[in-house]
Amino acid sequence: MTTIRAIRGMNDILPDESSYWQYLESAVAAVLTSYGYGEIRLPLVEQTALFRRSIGEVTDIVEKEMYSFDDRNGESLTLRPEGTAGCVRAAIQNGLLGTPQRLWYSGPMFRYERPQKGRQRQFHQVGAEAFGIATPDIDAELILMTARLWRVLGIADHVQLQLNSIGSSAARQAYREALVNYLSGHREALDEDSQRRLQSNPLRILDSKHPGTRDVLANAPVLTDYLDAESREDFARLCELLQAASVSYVVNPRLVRGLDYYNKTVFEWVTDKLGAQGTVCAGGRYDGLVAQLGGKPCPGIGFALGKERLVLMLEALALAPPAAASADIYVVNAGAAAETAAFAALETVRDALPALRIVQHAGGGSFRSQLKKADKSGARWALIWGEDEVAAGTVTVKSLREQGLQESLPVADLAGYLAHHSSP
RNA sequence: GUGGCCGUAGCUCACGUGGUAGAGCACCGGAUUGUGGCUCCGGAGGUAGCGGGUUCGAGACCCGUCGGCCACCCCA
Repeated sequence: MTTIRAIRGMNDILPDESSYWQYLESAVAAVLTSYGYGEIRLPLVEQTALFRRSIGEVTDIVEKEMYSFDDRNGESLTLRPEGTAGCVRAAIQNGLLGTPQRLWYSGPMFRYERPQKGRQRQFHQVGAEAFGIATPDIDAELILMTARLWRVLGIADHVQLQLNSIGSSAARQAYREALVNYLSGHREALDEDSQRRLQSNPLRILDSKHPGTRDVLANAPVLTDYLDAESREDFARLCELLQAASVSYVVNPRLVRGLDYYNKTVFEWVTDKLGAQGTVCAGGRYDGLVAQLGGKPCPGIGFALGKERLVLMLEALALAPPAAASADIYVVNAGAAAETAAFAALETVRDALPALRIVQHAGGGSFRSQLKKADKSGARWALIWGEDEVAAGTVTVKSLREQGLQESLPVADLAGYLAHHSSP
């Protein structure tokens, strides 16, 4: 019989690792909440058309990476490959866009990709989106939030902010023509992938890794020179605001986005700690997306951060809190009568001290073997019930962290004793 | 979708050019008939990913397949 395995690229997160995730998630929630962002919980499954219309028909995500399937009624559905589209859909559908909105969400996304370091088929993002504000102050706010998060997590020294403006769609169109024009003249010097992208997605050639292609790009026209006046001004203002808040950044004129809906501000936080998948957080403005999805025109901007990648960084830098012991108290009980007495007494203790983590030994075994497990659990105290205790109506409390500390007391006094001794 | 490297005990890995499996850690028991950590003794656990081939003989060599990692692509 063949054993069933998890789907490739869809990983289990085991208890040892989940402490990092909880640490990350609580930090993220605290920072976003402190800026007034409200959590929105979205479905994992949406109509396929939502992603086709937002992400762009010719991106790899839509062309070959979506988990799409027909529902029982024949409608084509897709496991969400990213969060913005669903968030925009929900904001429109629920009438949230009459006033500015600050929203965030967290959860799994799905793309059929070849797994590698920092890239899974089921991966997890936190996203934040701000709607209804066209001015660059909100751009700055979002970036400040992420910068604060890195400080809270302790990774600020290991990430770098890259910034660019990709302008209005008209400006981008003009630039695109100029770029294609220039690159076509050096076609033979480009790598195979970039030659193909000359047709499909010329702007993506800008972040090609091929040395030959990068040489050609050195003299290519620069997007900045094609920007419309408003994009130029907004970008300058954003830079001012970031400087005022002491957030350092690097303007990268070749920074572009993979998804079609972006315009004006785009940004990316990158690290050299993760190998090839060095982008830890990325986002930008998408002023046309709401209208594109059928809502009344409404500007928007947002970012997404990759939780796996941040967890990898926390692990690499040993930054998460030390793994906590799994128990405060481990209960040793030998024999049926002792087991009965322990069950009865412990429920009373749990009522009185709900925060106490009490692990009751299960499965039998000698006192010796049970004490071994008590020690391994990391608990500070062992409670011991055996024939002697049952006969006397007592329980033995033994310190596992201090030499020779052990005493017996009436079961009725147990909760009070623990309340007194187990507080930190 | 493409490429490189790799699949031996629960984990990390040994097993010079083929002679039919081993260590450390973890686990279980004992030394201590009701007391953990240290130490010592013992034990259990593997159809060497799977299938085929070469060979007297394959964990080792060859082919296929599945899986993993990393990179390309793409992207958070």
